[in-house]
Amino acid sequence: MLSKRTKYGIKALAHLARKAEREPVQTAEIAKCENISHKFLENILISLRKAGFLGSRKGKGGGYYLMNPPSQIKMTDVIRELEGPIAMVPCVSLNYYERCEDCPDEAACSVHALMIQVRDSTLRVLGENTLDDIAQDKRKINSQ
Amino acid sequence: MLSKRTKYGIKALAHLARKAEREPVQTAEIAKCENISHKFLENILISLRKAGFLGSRKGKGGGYYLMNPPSQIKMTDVIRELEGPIAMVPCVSLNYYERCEDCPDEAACSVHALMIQVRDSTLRVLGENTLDDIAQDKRKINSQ
DNA sequence: CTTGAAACCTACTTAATTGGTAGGTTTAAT
DNA sequence: ATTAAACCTACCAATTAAGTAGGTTTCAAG
Repeated sequence: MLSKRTKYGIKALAHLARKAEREPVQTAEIAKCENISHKFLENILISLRKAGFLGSRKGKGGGYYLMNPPSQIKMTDVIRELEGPIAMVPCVSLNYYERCEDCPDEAACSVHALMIQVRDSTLRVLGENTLDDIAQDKRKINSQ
Repeated sequence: MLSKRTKYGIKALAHLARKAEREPVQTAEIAKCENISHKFLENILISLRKAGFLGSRKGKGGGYYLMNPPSQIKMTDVIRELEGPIAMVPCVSLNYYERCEDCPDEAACSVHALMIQVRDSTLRVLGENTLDDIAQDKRKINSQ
């Protein structure tokens, strides 16, 4: 399960991606539009800034802005930063690998092989999608 | 992340699948071979019995056995029973759907569309794999 | 018909994580 | 100087995960 933290973080990034101008956007605006607790969102955006996804400006008229074009931001990177490992089991994680104490032989583990397949298929989806892809509202709002 | 409960449950099922004979196997044996806490495993196997995956015999010589051939047990079913939803977000779950309170319009949600793709690719992998597939040790142990 | 081995059941515990909130400080534009 | 914003530290309540404890019931074998 995705944490709310991750979900909110993605929504906030998508919100910023939808703004053509690279003017800073206030957390208050994002929080209101996306129905996120203001304080909780602040905390998330600070992480995203520290991770290099966002820049910020303090003081009046300040806010957050994307450091890179949305088409260059892969969802794998975003999710790894916000949520941690993408793999469902640490012993198949590429970026957060950890051995299972209960497992004497990974190569012989029934769970291991299955979870590698799951990981790879998930990585493919998340690697193919950029922030630009998901920020677009695919529905034709004005034509319905 | 898969819970240990789910991981242990799968390992136990795989252990049973590897036994050609349909004789009951004791939790003590499974716990020892798979390095799982005996009491914790008992609790997991009771769930799997109640869910219809396992049968049991009480008393001396008792134990657990598979109710169906391993090739007919899909990993989607096993994981849904042990772990719950496969989707990363309740609003894209087929079997455990729940609306997000923060989201006024699912169809317009940036997270929603992405998570449908992830769900579908995961379902494909888990639906293609049966207990029989994962129970096999693919490595050629005797030939190395 | 007693003994032992097994499943089965109920309740508890301990630690970590999640999803926040509270209350401030610092920075910068006007 | 005022005000609006980011930023920081600390706390908190509820939930979940991963067990443990201590039994009861059932069944086979001697």
